[in-house]
Amino acid sequence: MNDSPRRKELTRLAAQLFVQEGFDRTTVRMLAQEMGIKSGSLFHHFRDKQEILAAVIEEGTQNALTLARAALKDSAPDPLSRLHAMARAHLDTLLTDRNAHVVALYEWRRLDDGARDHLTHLRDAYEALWNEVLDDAIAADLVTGDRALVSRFVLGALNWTVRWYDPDGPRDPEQLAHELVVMITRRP
Amino acid sequence: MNDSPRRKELTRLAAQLFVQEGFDRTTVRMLAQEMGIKSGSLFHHFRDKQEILAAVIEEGTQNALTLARAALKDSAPDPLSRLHAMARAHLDTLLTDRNAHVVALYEWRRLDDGARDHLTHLRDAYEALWNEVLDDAIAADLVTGDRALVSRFVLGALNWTVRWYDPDGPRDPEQLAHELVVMITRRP
DNA sequence: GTCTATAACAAGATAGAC
DNA sequence: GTCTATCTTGTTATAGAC
Repeated sequence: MNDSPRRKELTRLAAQLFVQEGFDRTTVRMLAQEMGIKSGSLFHHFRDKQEILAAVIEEGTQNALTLARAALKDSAPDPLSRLHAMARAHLDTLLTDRNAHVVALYEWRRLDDGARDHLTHLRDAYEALWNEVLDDAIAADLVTGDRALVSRFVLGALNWTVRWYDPDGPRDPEQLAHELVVMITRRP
Repeated sequence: MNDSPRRKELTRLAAQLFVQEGFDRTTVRMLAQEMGIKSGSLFHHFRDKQEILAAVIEEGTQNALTLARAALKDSAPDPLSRLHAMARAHLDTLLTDRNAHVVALYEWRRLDDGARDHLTHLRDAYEALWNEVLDDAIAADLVTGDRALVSRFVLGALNWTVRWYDPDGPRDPEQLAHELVVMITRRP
């Protein structure tokens, strides 16, 4: 539909509920209440519930991509620093304000075919960034294994943190990123 | 409820649907159809839909525990072999017949409080097995890092395979287990 | 143990007034 | 842009016959 600031705000609130309850269990009435409007009014901003999901996932993936690019730009150029920067950025989008990127990862398969086609290139761009960094790490003999698999294992380990991470616990995303890097890199 | 062989068979079919569609999107009518009965008849075997989920998850976790114990029993006693055996067993329960264990991992939070309390000890027993094996691997200087985190990262990497694994692809669970172990162990 | 029939309710979505 | 009111459909679960 459109791209108003109001819609942006509603998308943000939807992301929060989708993470808390899951997409399927989040009703349009719950969404409306969280937004302080009635359920009928929601459909002025979004054609249907699917479109809300697509908006959240687009936002989440775009966010992750932007943050990752920024992190690489600020990072030292050596493969270890870049690997750490990527892991840190990924965890920040997942754990810091537990929102749209989590939905992008965990509710991807709830997208209908059209939306999935439209968003796949975004996700691919994000994964391409990871592949680049991991290729360099493997070439530098910092990490061992087949890139295609290493990439999936590493992202799996990071994505799963959503399930157990406690924001009041002893470690912050930065430390988790460090620990993951320690686990998969060969000591110099 | 009871524990008839019929119920066991129905549980197996339910697991399949829960993996394919997700618990929330699987209706009792779909379950009944898959089982070749009408939806009303389902409630002769299970009190409600929740109880089906609990049965599937109990089955899946128990399976994983049994298989892991068997794998450790058959394994060579060195830490590397045991680590590989655990990873292999875990992936077998997740990828080989894509069923109850996947549901246990991915639909755990859909359990109601009572069922969760009842099943937590099973899950803890399974994780205790992992912790033992990882403690040994870390003590042998095979893997580097804090056990609590290593355990979560490794299980995350393994659990996420469900999302991308292609049974017709070039690698089987055994090879994936090998690649994961290669990635996280220090070369001798 | 399974069937038919249906109760009881919750869901997504629409229409038209304001 | 939001409201009220409502339509339509789908959902879990129950009751009683077979």
